[in-house]
Amino acid sequence: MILGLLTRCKYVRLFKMNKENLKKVGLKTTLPRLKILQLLEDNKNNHLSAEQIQRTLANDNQDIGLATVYRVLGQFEKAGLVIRHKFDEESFVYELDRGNHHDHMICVKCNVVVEFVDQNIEDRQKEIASQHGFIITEHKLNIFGFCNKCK
Amino acid sequence: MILGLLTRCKYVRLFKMNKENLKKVGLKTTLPRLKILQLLEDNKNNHLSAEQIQRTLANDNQDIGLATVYRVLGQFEKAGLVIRHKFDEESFVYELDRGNHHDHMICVKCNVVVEFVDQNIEDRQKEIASQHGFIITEHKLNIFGFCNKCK
DNA sequence: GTCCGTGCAAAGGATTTGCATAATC
DNA sequence: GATTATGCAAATCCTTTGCACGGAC
Repeated sequence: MILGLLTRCKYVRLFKMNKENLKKVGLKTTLPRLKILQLLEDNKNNHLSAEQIQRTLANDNQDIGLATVYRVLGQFEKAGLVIRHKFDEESFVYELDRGNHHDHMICVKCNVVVEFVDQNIEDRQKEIASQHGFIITEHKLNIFGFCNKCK
Repeated sequence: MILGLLTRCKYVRLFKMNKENLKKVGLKTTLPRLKILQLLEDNKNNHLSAEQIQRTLANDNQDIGLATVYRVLGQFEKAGLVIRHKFDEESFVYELDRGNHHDHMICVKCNVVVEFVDQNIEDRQKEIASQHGFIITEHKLNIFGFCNKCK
């Protein structure tokens, strides 16, 4: 009961927040946008593809056209709400942009994603870049392997 | 004259080597394969896409179908002769596999690619992986930015 | 009521594949 | 001569786009 209440409270708050977030970036409050945003919040550890998002929402009785999913994700990316990655060579995956840069370690079997930051690695990259006269705009470090469960 | 002779010698040697390399991996010696292999040797610092390879060879009066370029590159990759990368989200680029692992720094303007290895970074990755119980199978570190000339 | 969002179907671009012809060994 | 390569066109996959309708403000 209490848990249910807390959970409900949490979602009411989340819903309001998301509504405001959308307004802030100039996007109208629509069900597809709210649902996709919420799904990304709930899946902090999974990086989802457009198709996964569509399927998941369909299972939750929210049928949203794939084109809409792509469009919404594109708008979110432009607005700085989400980040788009391409880990494998299949399709893009999306995660909420919480403003904290990090790199990724991906299980090649179950696709679980671990985020990490290592100041040492960050610093070495800057040194290497400056040695070659490069000005870094971005970097991507992806480690692939077998996670604890899959190895 | 002497230079011409040396150059010719170099190519004769290269040609023989490539012929043997192809035989070694069970591929027949054909002009498309030899030309593509040679082009990749000559472009040690550029990572070429299938289309660039086709265009370059066409300019050299070697018209090869794009499908063949893709097929040959695929066979080369399977045979361990080349490595395939996806730096931007446009198309794959290919480089000869010389067996020396390295990471890449790519100019976002002129697309020049600098290869580098940093033992420090390599070591930190292993530590991070083991902290999370991961067994690394592969990693990709790409640094993007402006090179010395383009900045 | 205006403007923006959605769904559907069609287009798009890079890569792959099927099939008949042509080359290698 | 048998087997493997090639070229062309068609197919494929994920993603984007055009257009008519419906919903937000």
